[in-house]
Amino acid sequence: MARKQPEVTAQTRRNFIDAYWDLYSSDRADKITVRMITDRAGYNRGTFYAYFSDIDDLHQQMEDELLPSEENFEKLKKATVSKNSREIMEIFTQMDRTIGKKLSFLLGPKGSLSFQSKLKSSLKRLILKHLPLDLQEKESVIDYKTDMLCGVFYETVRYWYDQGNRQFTAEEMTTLMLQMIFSGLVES
Amino acid sequence: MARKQPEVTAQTRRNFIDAYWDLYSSDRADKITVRMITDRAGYNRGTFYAYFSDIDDLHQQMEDELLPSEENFEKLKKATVSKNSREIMEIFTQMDRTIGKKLSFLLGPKGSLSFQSKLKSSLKRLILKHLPLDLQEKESVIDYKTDMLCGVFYETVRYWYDQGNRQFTAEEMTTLMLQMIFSGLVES
DNA sequence: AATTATAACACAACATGTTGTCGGGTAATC
DNA sequence: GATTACCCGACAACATGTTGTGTTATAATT
Repeated sequence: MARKQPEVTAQTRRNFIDAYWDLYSSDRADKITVRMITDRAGYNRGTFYAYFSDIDDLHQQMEDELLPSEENFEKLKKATVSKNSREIMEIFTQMDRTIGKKLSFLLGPKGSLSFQSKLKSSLKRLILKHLPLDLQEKESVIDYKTDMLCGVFYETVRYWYDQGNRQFTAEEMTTLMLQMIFSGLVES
Repeated sequence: MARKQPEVTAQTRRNFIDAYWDLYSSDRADKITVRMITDRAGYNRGTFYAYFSDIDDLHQQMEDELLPSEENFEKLKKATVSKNSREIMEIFTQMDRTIGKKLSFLLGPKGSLSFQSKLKSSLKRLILKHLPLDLQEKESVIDYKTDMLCGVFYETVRYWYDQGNRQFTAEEMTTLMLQMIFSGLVES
């Protein structure tokens, strides 16, 4: 769809995605039809195909909007290099305010596996580039450890959304995670 | 379907599940139709509904077959309590031989989120029951640590299936994992 | 051993719903 | 006045879940 009225088309697209999200986060995802989406968004069914090739296309676009932007990545990198943990936390709390609800759902047991995979890849990329891992070790070991580091971080975020924010403050959560990363889980 | 010829019905059921698996692990999962399954399995479409209520029903049954049985759980518990790490490893290598290929796929990025959730819950249940965690700590902390322990273990298995078995032996993998659990990921 | 009964499955047809596409229409915007 | 955004209605193709009616092989009864 060529767009000479960008604001209109952008809003329509948004309406479709929002309508889809409503259904996605309540109903069973695999039972959603194009008609359900267009009915809810208030458009004709045919209009849908002017914006998306099919439901999966819409879904992927929705997910991509929620992945950390390059901009956020850059911020996070800077904060990490300068070891400014308060700034790191701020980035996350801001992300939490804006897309926290959606993240919480997508990371949960009814969420999206493709999103979780994409997010993990992003995390691993960030960690490999900017975190100081011991370069004395074999490359394969570093790769594994990066994966685990990423996994712990990822699981912590997931835990946080699943139940943590009722148990811990963000600070406590972060402290626990770092302790785990540096000293291990179990007393040896 | 009442069954007076158990071997026949069991085999038919198996044929359906196997046919579904073939499609599931190659095509895009959400595009599989009942006709595709029955064609591949060599039965009439109507027969499918004598065995399963719909495709999702079949899928869940397939997943449940792959979850660790209570029997395996019991073995694992005993081996864990007696700290017999060779026995633990044996249980896993046997599981690997029998259902490793399927596990590998289900845990991967194109796999099944519901299966991954179920598996994690099983793991957490096992860990909470039988692993000696420091009981001095607050309950909330124990819960978090259990989740992370489970996460690390889970991610290790996943890593193993994703690329690890080309890099490490099962022994090396286990050693690395334990080291990570007891001493942390990064030198402090 | 001959008989019935029935389990397992095939086949065909059904109403209903979804998909993706198209050609034509209307109202607002450029 | 041209174009854009969208509506409307219709289409063929196909999927779904169900039902009625066969056929055949196996199991139970006599």
